[in-house]
Amino acid sequence: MKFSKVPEATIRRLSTYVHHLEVLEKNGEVVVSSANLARSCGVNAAQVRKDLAYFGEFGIRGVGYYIKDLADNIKTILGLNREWRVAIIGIGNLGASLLLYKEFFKNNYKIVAAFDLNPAEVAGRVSERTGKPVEILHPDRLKEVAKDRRIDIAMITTPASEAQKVADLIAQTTIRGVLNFTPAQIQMPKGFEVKNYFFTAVLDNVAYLLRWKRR
Amino acid sequence: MKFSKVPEATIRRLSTYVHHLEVLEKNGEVVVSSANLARSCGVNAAQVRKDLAYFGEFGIRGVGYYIKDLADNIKTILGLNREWRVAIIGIGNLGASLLLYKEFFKNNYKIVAAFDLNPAEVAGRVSERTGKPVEILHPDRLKEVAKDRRIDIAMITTPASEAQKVADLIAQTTIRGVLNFTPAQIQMPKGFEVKNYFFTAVLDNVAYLLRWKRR
DNA sequence: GGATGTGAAGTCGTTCACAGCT
DNA sequence: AGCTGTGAACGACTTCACATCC
Repeated sequence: MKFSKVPEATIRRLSTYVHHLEVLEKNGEVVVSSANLARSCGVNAAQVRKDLAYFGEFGIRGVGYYIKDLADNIKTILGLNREWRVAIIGIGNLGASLLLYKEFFKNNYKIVAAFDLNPAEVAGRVSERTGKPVEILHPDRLKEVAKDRRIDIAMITTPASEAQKVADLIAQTTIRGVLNFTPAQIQMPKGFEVKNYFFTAVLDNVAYLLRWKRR
Repeated sequence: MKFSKVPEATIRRLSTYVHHLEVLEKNGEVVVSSANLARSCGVNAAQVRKDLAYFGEFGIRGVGYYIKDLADNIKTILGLNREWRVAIIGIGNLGASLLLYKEFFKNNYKIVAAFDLNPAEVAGRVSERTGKPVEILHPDRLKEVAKDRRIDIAMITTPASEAQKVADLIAQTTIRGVLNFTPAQIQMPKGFEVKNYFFTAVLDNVAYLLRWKRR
């Protein structure tokens, strides 16, 4: 298979399709039409069909889509049928939250390492919250640990001012995916997949919309 | 002023321009060209100029943009020059993290209330972490408190299965902006500004890109 | 000279509308 | 009859290229 040019927006929507298909499945539904799935995901029905069409034909004309079947197919497309090994770098408030927030992760993501400049202090603080000992490593060990533990994706949750230093460290490892939670724009060599996820930008967007509401 | 049709992507970028302008200002820079700002934000220079052109003329030909001036202008456009009063609904791991993560908020966002179905238990758990007493309210009181404390924006950090119930409660209040951190698609009446911000969708996107990397 | 502001061109994504299956 | 799959129309956003102004 070779999916030449799939819009990024399509990929984002596929994630939400999976979530809603799982809800439908849990409710005992068996088939769903593009129109229904579209409604619950807040998109256009043609959009659903187009998104799926990038990857094959999963429906039955006159009927719809078998829910379990479609969910499995999308998971395979997205790579959610395999385990992804994740590291968290920077265990402040956000990093610690991600570290503890097991529910946040579907079972295909697994946190296999956590790094911070003050391993001992941070480990103490976190394990106080959990009651269990927690392993926090110094970023010096990133390269070695990334290899040993086969880390696929790093999540950067340091202060913005440290983000580029972390990115430089990551560039020297076998890690190839990065999710950057800081507002800093990080530079990485070709071949790395980097996504930014800075939540106040979205908050600013809400503020803007409220700001210019007529009334 | 009336900004008929500004792309949402433009608004998102304006947030990042502000961040980078503030970094430049802190470094003692005075003027910046669209080309330089664009580079540090990872976008095209024409894009920067187009984005700004939606709102006016802020630059000087042959020179560039005065950094402080431009930052102030963008903040005014986005509504970041006024205080926005925020509530967090659902104080689990993520909600608690947002509640405590003061640095996450620029000074124009202020958390003025936190809600959870188990106020007493949750308040105990959170204040254990901070050492200070923390007020957690039952969602029953949302309408009353929203009015008294003039809440502008609600952040939903409950489990996905509760999100619609929360949305229904919000619909009855004076709150008009919502940031939904759950994967559920919430339905709200006209006149509400809702943005979804579900982080595993972005993680899935990274996984997808890694999945289909040739090699 | 040099960088902005902007029409025009280009690219990308969404929606329509209907042919084609079941 | 109903719903998918898809070419074609449409619309939106981005990039180019250059006239304009400091």
